Amino acid sequence: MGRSPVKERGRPREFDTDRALDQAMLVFRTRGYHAASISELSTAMGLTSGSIYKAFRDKRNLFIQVFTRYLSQRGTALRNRLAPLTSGRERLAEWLRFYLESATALEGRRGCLVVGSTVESRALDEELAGLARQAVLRNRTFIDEMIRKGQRDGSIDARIDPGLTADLLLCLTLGMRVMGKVTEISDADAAIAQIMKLLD
Amino acid sequence: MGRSPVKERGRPREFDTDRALDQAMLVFRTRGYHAASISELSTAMGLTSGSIYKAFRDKRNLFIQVFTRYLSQRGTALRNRLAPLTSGRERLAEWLRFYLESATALEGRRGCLVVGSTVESRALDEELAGLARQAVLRNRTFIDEMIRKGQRDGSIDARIDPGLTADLLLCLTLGMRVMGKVTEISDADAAIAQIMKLLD
DNA sequence: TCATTTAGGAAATGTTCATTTTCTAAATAA
DNA sequence: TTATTTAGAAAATGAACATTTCCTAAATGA
Repeated sequence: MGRSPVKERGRPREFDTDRALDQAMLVFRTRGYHAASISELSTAMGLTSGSIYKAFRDKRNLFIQVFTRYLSQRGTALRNRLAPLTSGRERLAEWLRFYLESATALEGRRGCLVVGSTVESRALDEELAGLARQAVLRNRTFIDEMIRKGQRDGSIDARIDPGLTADLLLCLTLGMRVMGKVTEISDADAAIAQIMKLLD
Repeated sequence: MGRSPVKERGRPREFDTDRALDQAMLVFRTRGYHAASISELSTAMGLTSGSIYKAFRDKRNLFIQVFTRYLSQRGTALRNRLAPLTSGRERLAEWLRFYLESATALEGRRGCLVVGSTVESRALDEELAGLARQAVLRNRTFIDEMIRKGQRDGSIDARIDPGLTADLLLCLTLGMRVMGKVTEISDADAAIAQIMKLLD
């Protein structure tokens, strides 16, 4: 933990790597991997293309770092939201709210890096496509576990199929991120209430 | 209706335009607009790039024709599936089956042109982005009308909100097409039965 | 027959892209 | 001070891309 205070050799970075990655993230999220050009990334990151290559090796590696950071940021934000909640049902409802909010307004139009990469995965190499695929499958497992937890604590009907229900909820949230690209989703509270019917 | 039997001037086409569009459709569906290169389209369509430009003006125009044809083909297939069914509830269930099947196996991995174009819409010009957006919004209206029909014929609970429910079902199917890019969705019959709980 | 029209395609063109090279700047280590 | 290391960026490079040009082929109309 904590930044290393050890002086590093050579000329020090003039820019903040994490800030640069955050700016690149916006470009990759709104435009996708292929349509995000180095010159576009260069403008957004406030670095010349030469500096990008010196710091991040190439576009592909920059994307991997951005993608990893995206998963990390989203994971942290989600964990913070779910932390105070105890029952499986409450956690599932809050998880839905998290996705509904992400699919709304400016954030919705920016889009999801996982959804974007999954949709264009056939235009990416095996490794990049694998990152997207695994992120989707990890989400499925995460939902499945929330449902099972709810069934154990009695907040979710024991008769529903966790795997199938996880698939449906996963589709729902993936679809929210698609829809958020072009339009708003109606009232979040009402939406959550109705989606929770899937658990009855 | 019917092909015009009038002889056209000049050398006749050696290829079938619709067949060529179908081949181009596969490329645009699997790779997306930006990643689909002319040389890739050229190979798939069995035409040199020069011939593509002579017949379809440019990549953008080819895409518009492919997109229009995609909507037309999907619309026809869906109408045929729904035609024999009378109640709103039955039609909605069959509509879900249609999307579940489209999101499965090879067809699922090929992906949906509407979902793909919507996700990369910020990398397209206004007009192309508008095509994707309107296709999504038309789907929402279509679902909304099926729900209202079901409420009128008594097959769907009159108390549910058609607009909200349409949004949720739309997200579900958009998400299916994303998920279909990387994995299979469990048992269709069980999935439909559970999704229909949203209408209770 | 021959002028006209359109198709097909090889090769050329110009642009945009990702990437590298080259040089200068700014730090540390000795 | 000086050698070494790394950063930053302008300019050069080469590849891939969309698009056009140019020539030949194959049809119709007069």
